[in-house]
Amino acid sequence: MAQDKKQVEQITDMEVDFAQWYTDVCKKAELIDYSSIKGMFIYRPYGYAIWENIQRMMDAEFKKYGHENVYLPVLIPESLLQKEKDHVEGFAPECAWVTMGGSDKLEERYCVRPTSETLFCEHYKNIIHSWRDLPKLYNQWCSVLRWEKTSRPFLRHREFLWQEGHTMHATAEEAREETQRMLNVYADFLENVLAMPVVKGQKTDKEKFNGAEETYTVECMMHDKKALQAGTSHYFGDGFAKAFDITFTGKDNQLHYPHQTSWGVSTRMIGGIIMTHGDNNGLVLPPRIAPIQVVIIPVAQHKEGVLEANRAVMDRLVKAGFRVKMDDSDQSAGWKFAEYEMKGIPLRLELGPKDIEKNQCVLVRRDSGEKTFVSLDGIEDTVAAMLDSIHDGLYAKAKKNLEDNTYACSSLEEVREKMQERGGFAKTMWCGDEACEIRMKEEAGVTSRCIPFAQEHLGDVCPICGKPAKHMVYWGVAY
RNA sequence: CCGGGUGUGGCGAAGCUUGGUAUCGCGCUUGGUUCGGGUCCAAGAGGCCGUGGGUUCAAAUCCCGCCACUCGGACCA
Repeated sequence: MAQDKKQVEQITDMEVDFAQWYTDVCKKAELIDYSSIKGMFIYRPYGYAIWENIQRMMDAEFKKYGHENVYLPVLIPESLLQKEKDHVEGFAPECAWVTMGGSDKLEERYCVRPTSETLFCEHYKNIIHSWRDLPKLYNQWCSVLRWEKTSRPFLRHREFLWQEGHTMHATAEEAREETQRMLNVYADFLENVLAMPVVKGQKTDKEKFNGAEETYTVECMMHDKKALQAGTSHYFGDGFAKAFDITFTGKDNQLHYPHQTSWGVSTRMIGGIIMTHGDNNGLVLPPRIAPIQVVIIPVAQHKEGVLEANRAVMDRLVKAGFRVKMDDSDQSAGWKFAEYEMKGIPLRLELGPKDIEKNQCVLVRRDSGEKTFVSLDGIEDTVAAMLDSIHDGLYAKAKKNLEDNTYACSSLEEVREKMQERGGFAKTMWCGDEACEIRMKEEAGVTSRCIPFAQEHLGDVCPICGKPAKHMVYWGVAY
């Protein structure tokens, strides 16, 4: 049963202005606040709690595969950053520099890390000597700085939180395996925890990471049909190892260069959650990541026994492992309903005097607004089943959005027309030539999102230049 | 970075054209009332008008610079 009435007036309808809707949700759901510096945001407790859950769950996943957490400095000397040519070229325009130490000018300026490949390489040079030292599977949770010209909450910050995995392997095969393994970790997390369906694939040379040989990506489609790169995984080959002179002695007693990977996800994923699942009443959080999974609203809480009964239900749910909040503040029930809908809490449990008599409570789903009366007997199982059902529903809805808005095109004109008309992902064949990619951008306004692993044969030639096609590519407008 | 818009108690706005004591609604505090979809009543607190300079007897209001937000564009690992 869909709600036929808009419950929260402070939030602009997404159909009216999606960008404004997004900003309203970030602010009104108390995820984020602006600071006095452009592009630097305050993660408020509710927003940060989402990140903490992402960290906790992903970190456990990383460790399953033997990764260890480390922490490296926040500053990178300019000379170190410049060791790999492509890398520095890519990042130089966005670096912030430290030039003073106290009141003294520094002899060499330091970059506030935009990413830490160079620092990891410097360290790896010191600690990798033998094949016995490999692989090195390090990960770092930290913030990085990129001096962006435009910024938006979660999607593009000048300072943002992320994790960066940096690994070194004895062979190219091993490193390539790692690249795929971590891409899959991301894809599984996005789909199974955040209920965000992904398109897995490889970036074109034009879109790949500076200094990488291969860049892989998980692309998601937002509610407005724009693309969001939710995670990325790079294979570096031995390029950095050569630039930084990292070598190890192999079993064959010969010197070798190790093969490297890096992979990362950031707080941008939170923006993805908002834009994938949110609606005109505000945030909708997937149950497995929600800081509060069930909010309990006592009804007529001044009446004898009501609060006690509510507390008893809360205790049972907490004991069963759910993240639960009971709101016994003196706001009216209606106010509370609206408040927790805006904050995207997956399930609301109402318990009033009439329910207590009947040994029941009311459960209301955030995704559909559906209201059901359920027995308090076995409430733990009922809640668990409903949270799973909400997850599945959110995933199915997002999957439908992705599938309904992904379509094959056989000419550049068709891409341009359909993109203007309906957005989404256009898939076409492609010759592999960067010139065609540039034409697509100039004439159809889209960039290549990825060369998906799930290839389809849509034709024999590149629709842009007519030369033989090498791959099928997804095109779209990206955040 | 280029072009358009915006900036007034916590939030949303009026006031600016035509300079002259700072307005309204929501929220907040206190007391009462109500409680199954943003209850109602009463009293109260809260504002260097984004910021720096200029014009003027006098600036929220006029002029210039800067900062931030926002919408396009460019850029974006």
